[in-house]
Parts: sequence; structure tokens; C-alpha cells
Amino acid sequence: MPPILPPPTPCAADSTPRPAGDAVPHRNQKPPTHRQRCRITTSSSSSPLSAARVLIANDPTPRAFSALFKAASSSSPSPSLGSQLHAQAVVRGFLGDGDNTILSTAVLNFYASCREPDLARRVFDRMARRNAVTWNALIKGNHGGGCVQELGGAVHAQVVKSGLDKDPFVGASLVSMYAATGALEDVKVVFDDVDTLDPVVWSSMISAYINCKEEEAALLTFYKMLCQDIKPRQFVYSSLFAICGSMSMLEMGRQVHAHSLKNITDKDAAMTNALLTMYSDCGCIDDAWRVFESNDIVDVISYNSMILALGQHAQPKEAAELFRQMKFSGLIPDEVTLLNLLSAFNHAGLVHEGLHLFDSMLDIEGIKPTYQHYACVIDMLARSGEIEESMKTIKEMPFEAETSLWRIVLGACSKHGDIETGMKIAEMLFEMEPYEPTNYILLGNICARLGRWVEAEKVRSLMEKRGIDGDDAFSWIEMGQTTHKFGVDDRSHPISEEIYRNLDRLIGSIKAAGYVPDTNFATHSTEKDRREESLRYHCEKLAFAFGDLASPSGDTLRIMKNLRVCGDCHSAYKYFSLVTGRKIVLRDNHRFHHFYNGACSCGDYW
DNA sequence: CGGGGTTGGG
Repeated sequence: MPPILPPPTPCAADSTPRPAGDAVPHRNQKPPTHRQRCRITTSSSSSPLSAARVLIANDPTPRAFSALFKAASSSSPSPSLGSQLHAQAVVRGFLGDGDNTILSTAVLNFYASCREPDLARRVFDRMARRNAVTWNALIKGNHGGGCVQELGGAVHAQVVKSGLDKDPFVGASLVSMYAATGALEDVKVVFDDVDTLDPVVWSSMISAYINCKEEEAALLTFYKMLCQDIKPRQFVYSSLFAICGSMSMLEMGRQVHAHSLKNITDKDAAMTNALLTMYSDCGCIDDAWRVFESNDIVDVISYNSMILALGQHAQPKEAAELFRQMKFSGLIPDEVTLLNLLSAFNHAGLVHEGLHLFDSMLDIEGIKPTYQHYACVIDMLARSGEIEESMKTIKEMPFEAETSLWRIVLGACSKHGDIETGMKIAEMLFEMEPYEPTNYILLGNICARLGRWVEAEKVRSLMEKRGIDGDDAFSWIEMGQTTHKFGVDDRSHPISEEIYRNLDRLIGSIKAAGYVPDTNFATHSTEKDRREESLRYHCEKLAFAFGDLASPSGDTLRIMKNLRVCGDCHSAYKYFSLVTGRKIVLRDNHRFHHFYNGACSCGDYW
């Protein structure tokens, strides 16, 4: 028999001061009525452990057990607490042979939320009767539990046999179960069989497409849903905002925002947070601020999202100020908060502030640095030129460095021309992941920056010999309803000739203003004038030349690039903003650059 | 007793 619940003395999980009004029976109190016994457990769902003590101290009903399991499932479930409760219920004979579908389902659901599919399965097998809810709980235990392939299909077959595949609750669960493993074909089968007039099934279908990286299909599903006259709820809008943000579809994002204002009256933190992030991801930090400030449901994630956004948009001071405001408002920062603030300092090269925060994390904020925090600080040290210090930190940290972290340091070596350390790391990386193109490109860049063109060429030919190809660079810009995409030297655009003419004109005027092409960034050619030529038609320059042509002068241009912006283009953009008087927001794969009046918000540190 | 969403960016 498993141990019974711990005695009601303070323990690690329950040492926090008890909030006023929490249900703790006083010694001289009358025993609670049956009604009260049910209510006690549900009202103290914020503290399952203390609720559990209350329950066991009194005379619990099966119904009370159910409520307790429910409470325990929602807030970071603890498997040990669950199994103890389970044992208590067994002792009382509540899970005997009789009809106890409701309590059994509650137990089942508890194990499911703890990701204990085996235990869940055992409870399920012992149940005398099963209904849609039971099946649903079992399915929930399957995805995320890691045994989906083996069990998922079998469960699905059983569900079909019992005729419950029409049930929208079960359908929604099955959809997300299959989506978790990327089994889109199975998702579609479930979706077609289920009663699709249910809004949640549509919602889970949209999420399924997002999980499987089919963003367009997700949007299409949204349209189909509207055509069926189904009113979207907050869940759907948060998914859509996430899509629009990740794809930088500002126009679409604004439309979905307007749509949500018409359809959603009650506020919802998750939806608003997604909206905030959408505007930030589309380069509109001001709109993100507006959403944040007009939001009266502000939670930790709201602050985290806004601090992240400010960091990405090169506003570390504002991020730090918001962090203070967050603590002042009584919200407790979590590890993501600290990570986002650290990364805000990192983006801006505020090494001193970053190190100070990192060193005081545990003592002042009570948060133990995770691997991510270390990686951020190591990135910060390396990029600011403290490569030795960053190597030391890697050795000292209580985690094993992953290849992505080594790659960051390699990038820093390239930036600071540390060829020795760079070579060492590159060799190690070639061993660990011989087919990762970035490693070759970074090492090639180190050689190129030091003018060692022969060695740079060697790295390139090695890449070719191994059949490795880097990602093609491309940039895109939204104009009204259309997205215009440009590759390097791309001439496929319908008005390509005009674009090239405009770019030549622009380059002429920025050269007159003092722009000098930085040929260090042209690694594809060894002769100097060929190198300059190869820089001239980089995709981000083409995108700007097009945007400048296609929009009224003075408009802000928002341009995206799939890779990190090249140094020469960064310099050219500063001059572009000077000679055209435009504001330019450039999003690369890492952060945002705001160009205005000849300068960039990143202060040339990136 | 039940289903769907948001932050950390690779």
C-alpha cells in the first residue's frame, strides 16, 4: 500500500503563507455537512495539497475525490500526490467493482495530465463502463506521453467501434493527438468524421495545421469556418495572430484583429498576448505597446511578451523599466522573464547590465539559471568580444554545451577575427555535425574577413565536395495584399527592370552621401570589383528598391529577411534612410533593425 | 468527469 498523505506540518510544497480564507478546519469546528465537504475541495483548488489534507481529515465522498483530482490536474500536476489520492480512494472502496465511471474518469484524467499513459491505461482497463468522457481522457494521456504511435491508432479504432468518433470532444482530442506527431492524414480523417459544426473542433483543426507547419492551410481552415457561420472564439484568434506574426503578415494581422474586435467581447489574456506578439513580430513595436497598455488583463506572459518585444526592437532600457513595473505590480517574474530581459541586454550589447542580472538571478529573483540563461550570457560575452571569458563560462556551467551554442561562439569569432579559437570550434563542429552549412559559412567568413581569400575558397570547395548547400537568402516586403519576395540577383519580379534602375539610382545617391561598399561581406568571389558587384544586388537591397518605388515617399517600409542581415546591406540601409527620409524596419532571423535618418537602432551592434 | 490558444526562437 502506498504511503498515506504527509502530516499537516509545513513542508517544501506548502511552506508559503496561507492566503486568508483558505479552507482549513479549526479544531473546534463542527464537522462539515456533505455539501460542504464537496465544496471545500473545489474552493481550494489553488493548493491541492492542503485541500487533500482537509479532505482526508474529514469524511470524503466520491464526488469530493473527483473534484480534488480535477484541481490537482490543472495546476502543475504531481504524480505522487495523485497516486496517494488514488490509494486513499481505493482504501475507501470507491474504485471497486461497482459503477464509478465519474471518479474513475477523474483518476484517469489525472494520470493523463501527468503524462503517465501507462497508469492511465491501467485505470482505463479496469473500468466497468466507459463513455465519451472516459475515452477523451485516455486520448489526452496518449499524446505527449510518447506512446502515440502504438496506442493512438488502437484507441482511435476502439473509439470508432463504440461510435463515439462523431463526438466533438473526442474528435478534438483525436485531432490534437494526431497533430502532435505530424500525422496530418489521420487528422483529416478524424476531422471529416466528426460533427464539424462544433467550434472547438475547428479550433483544434487550425492548431493541428499550425503544429504541422501548414500555416496557409490553417488560414484556409479559418475561412472555411467562417463560411460555415461558426463564430470563432478567443482560442482561434490567438492561433491566427501567432501565424500572422510568425509570417510577418501585417495586413492580414490587422484584418484578423479587426475581425476579433467584432466577434469577441470578453477579454482574454492569451488572445491579447498573442495580438501583442503579432504586432511586434510584424515590426510594429508601437502597436504592440498600445495593445499592452490597453490590456486590463495583464499576466506574467503579457510582461514576458512585451519585454521580449522591446529587446528585439533594441529598447533595453524600456525592457528593464517594464521589468521593474512588473515586480511593482506584484507579479512574480519567471525564468522566461529573466531570459527575455537578459536577451534584451544581449541584443544591445549591455554586457555589464546583463552580467549583473545573471549573477543576481538566484539571490534576488529566486530563479536558478537554466541552460538557456547560460547560453544567452555566453552569447553576450562572445559577441561583445570576450571570447575567452565565454569559453570559460562554457566550461564552468553545469550543462553540456549544445552545437547551436558552439555555433554562436563561432559566429562571434568570425565577427572579432579570432581565427585560432574559430578554427578549433569549427573543427569540433565539423565532427559533430558535418552537414550543417552554417559552420562552413562562418569559418569561410572568418577567413574572408582576415583577407585570407584562398582559405575561404578552400572552405567553400569543401562544402561543395560534401554536397552541402547553405540556405538561399531571400527578403520580402508586403505591399497591400501582396507579398513580394526577392532572392539574390533576382530578376523574376514583373517590374524587375524598374527595380534595378531604382537601386542603381539609390546606390548612386548613397555613394554621394558617403556610403562605401564593404567587400568583406562578399565571400563568393576573389577579385575585388567582382566582389563589389556581388554585393550590389543582395536581396534586402532589391526589396528596399522595390518598396521605395511602390509606396508613397515618407512611408515606413517593413522588410523581412530569412537570414541575418549582411553588414554591407546594414550600412547601405542607414544611407537609404538618410537619402530617402524614410523609416525602415528590417526584421532578420534574429531581431529588428529600425533605420532612421542615417542611423540604426542597434547602434551597429548585432 | 471531457476537447482547442499566447511568451522563450532553431
